Amino acid sequence: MARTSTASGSPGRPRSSVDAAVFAATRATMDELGYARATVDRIAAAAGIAKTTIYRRWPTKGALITAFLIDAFDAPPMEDFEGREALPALIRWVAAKIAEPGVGAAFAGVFTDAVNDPGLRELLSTRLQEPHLLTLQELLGRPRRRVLFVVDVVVGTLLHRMGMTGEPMAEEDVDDLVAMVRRVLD
Amino acid sequence: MARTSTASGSPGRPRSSVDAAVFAATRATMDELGYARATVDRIAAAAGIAKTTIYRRWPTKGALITAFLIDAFDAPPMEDFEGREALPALIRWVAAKIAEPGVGAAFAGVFTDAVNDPGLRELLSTRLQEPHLLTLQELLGRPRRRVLFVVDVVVGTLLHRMGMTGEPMAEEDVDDLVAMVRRVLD
DNA sequence: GCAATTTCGCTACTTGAGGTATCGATACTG
DNA sequence: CAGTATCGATACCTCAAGTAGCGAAATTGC
Repeated sequence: MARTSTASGSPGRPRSSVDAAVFAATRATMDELGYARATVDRIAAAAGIAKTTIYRRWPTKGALITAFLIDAFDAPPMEDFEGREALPALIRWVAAKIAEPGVGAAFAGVFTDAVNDPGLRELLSTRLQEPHLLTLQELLGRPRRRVLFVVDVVVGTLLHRMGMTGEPMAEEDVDDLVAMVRRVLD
Repeated sequence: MARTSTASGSPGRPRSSVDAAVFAATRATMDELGYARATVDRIAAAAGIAKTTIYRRWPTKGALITAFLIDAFDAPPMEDFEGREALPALIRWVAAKIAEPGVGAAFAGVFTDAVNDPGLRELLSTRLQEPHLLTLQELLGRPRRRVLFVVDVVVGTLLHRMGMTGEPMAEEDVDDLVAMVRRVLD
């Protein structure tokens, strides 16, 4: 098993830090099998840990995949995002992330579960979307409604292409997406 | 059971025409429980038929839901769609359809399954999207690539809003969507 | 070193849903 | 009435989400 966290004063065996291994295994299994067929058993096996260990950290499969996505979309390279070229760079970054093996499938899957699972929807909206929403709002200096709309357009378009074709959007079309959104914000 | 189809020369008990009842039951069950929890058993029960009868007509749950969607999105009122106002009217029609109870959930669900199910993706792309694609291409007089992009934007945006908020997009935002797409095609 | 404590892996289990098989009953054709 | 194809009902198989229980680690504090 991977590292084990440092002492924290409390007694008992410390939790081993398996997050990185689990996320990597999630990514690989998602890519190989997709959301529906990627079982928690297989993810656990790929990560080299027991299924029960996963359920001790994330209550449901949806929560696990959401955590994976939060991790995957964490920390966009903001240093590259200055001035007028910030938005295009950010859109291209999101497009590239969704194009990464496993990420698009995970996103689409957890997304669907969210439509009729208020708890998951809350998680997805609060933990995954909200931080980026705040960043964007500050970056663009636009009202929240406008920023929400832009996020729907960008992520929705990329995911729809992914679902319909099975492959990420071509660069050429991402260029069009950038141009379109740019005009919306003018 | 509903009507039974007219004689077709072949012997044996004719198939009863249950499609309308099944689609209505699918809509209601999707609305009530969402894609994941809407079981084929329940849909059959709601339609007043046996589960086996459903599986005699549609090979999988995904195929059933796709058929439901094809039926739901069939025959947009093209007589209303003439001249410059054709596209806005069509977008609003799609938005209203996705906003109908059960339709958005069904769409998002089958959509996710499609990401890693080539067969379902083929079905969805060929039977659901393609006809509308052809109509749009003729209506807009634009190259296929452009029309595909527009469809990704419109449907993707509407579905993303649905997934994130659990509710259909407000009319105000649909207006923005119309305006944005209009500019893309200019 | 040793007790107390907490997590680990493992195995077994429960529950539920997709999908299949079978069979008697039913509704047709000729 | 004979033949045929579908119907509903029931039972079943398989697989995956999630839970329970237990002995084996890995710690802290004495």
